[in-house]
Amino acid sequence: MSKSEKPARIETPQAIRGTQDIFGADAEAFARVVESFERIRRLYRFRRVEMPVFEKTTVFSRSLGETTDVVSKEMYSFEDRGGESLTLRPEFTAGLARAYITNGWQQYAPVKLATHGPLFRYERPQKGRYRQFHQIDAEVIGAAEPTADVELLVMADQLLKELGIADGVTLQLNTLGDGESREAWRAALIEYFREHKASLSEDSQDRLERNPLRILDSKDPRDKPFTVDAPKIDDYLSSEAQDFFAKVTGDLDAAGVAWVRAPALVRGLDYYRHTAFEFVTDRLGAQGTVLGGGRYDGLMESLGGAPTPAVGWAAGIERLAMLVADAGQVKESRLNVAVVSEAAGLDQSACALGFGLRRKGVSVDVIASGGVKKRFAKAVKLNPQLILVLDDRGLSAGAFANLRVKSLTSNQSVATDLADDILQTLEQKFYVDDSFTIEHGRELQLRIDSPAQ
RNA sequence: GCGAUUGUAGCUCAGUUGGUUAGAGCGCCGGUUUGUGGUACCGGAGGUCGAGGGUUCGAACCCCUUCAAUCGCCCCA
Repeated sequence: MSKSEKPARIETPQAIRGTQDIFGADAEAFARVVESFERIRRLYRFRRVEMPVFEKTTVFSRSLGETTDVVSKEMYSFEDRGGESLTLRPEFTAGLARAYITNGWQQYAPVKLATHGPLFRYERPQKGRYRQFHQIDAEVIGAAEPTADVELLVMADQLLKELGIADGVTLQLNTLGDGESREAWRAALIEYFREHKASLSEDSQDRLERNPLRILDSKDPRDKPFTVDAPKIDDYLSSEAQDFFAKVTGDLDAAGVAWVRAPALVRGLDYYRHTAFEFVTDRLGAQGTVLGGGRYDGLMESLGGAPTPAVGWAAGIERLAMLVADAGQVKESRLNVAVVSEAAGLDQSACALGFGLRRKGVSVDVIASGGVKKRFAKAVKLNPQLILVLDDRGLSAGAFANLRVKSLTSNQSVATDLADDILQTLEQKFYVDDSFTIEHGRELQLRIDSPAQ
């Protein structure tokens, strides 16, 4: 190739907008959220479900409502090679409901289900809002009693507390009433807002036809004066719906879960009834909802199933992980041992020592490449509890290597626990004459006579 | 889908009014020093200034388009 001819430039494909590559401490925070959820859902005896990432488009369009933003403009839908319209799941609940019907899970009812994984919505990305995002999800299907709502809420409360992020997060609670209450309230809201339509914001004028409940939580100052005097759900609740909500709030109080009534709290999706709730923080800007859900007694019928009461919630793992990271709750775990080879001929032995220690459950990084004199400094930067240095300086005849041990931890018991593992491993790998101990603040030298076979 | 801000080395950022071969710190690689070691010093690699087009004798800088991130709206977990 001549100098004037440049090789064709190979362009690196960009990551898809709204997707993330999560690494290091952020990935640890993410894993921490999932691990805590997995632990707690077992305590509450929720059964693990693995779900397909895509479904027939009708699973979502029928259950969420054709007019919702999620269905009308945010779904990743495509035709497969057979001409079927499929959609990457934008939420868990609809797919779980479909699975409940098609797999005959009625036989387990009431069944408590938990899952987590990626979801997809074509939205404008922002902090805490991605096109591929991840949720943990818990549902109780086939339980009509308010105790199911309460169990889910107490479980969510426990999760947030165990993640160490409950401070500054409040549980906002509302009821949408049963189907009849909800419809009556909705009709009253439309009638009320229609009288003031000209004074409402453009967004709310649009919402009036599509989703009038949403006007209630509008942030536009032009809407505020009217939302204050808008019809209240409490005036439209049937006595059954009132009793239901009273039982939920009473049981929450008994369980010691703090909540506030949020009469303007509504759900975006059509299938919700009765209890609606959000755990909200002011620490994530516009994406303040950290966990949300409610009761969806109408959903199963929209998918052709028998009427089936159900409640559930979902929480954004990224949002929880951000709060966990901000609270300084998660660090990558500290390295136990760094093994440093300070002679090229000992690199293999250093690796062998490392492998042996790892088989004993000790975390190890081996440094056996690069400039010999800079390896110790590299080891220090890894911040291990112990550094093991192998070198061959000043060896007497027949000797194989020197081993030096330096403790970087102030916790002596950690070091001595590790010493047992190290000694055992050394005895497997090398002939060692004297037993040794590791003492804090002191380095020990050990002569190794020859490698074991 | 709408509005605003930002985009320069692996990372964090300088870069004057448009003017030589685009810089620093950290990180990375190598060397010297130190020698029970984490220091200091020296050197090196690494950039089509997000991308494409335009204006100009000359563009990281001005204009247009586009991509992306961030903040808000919308929506939602």
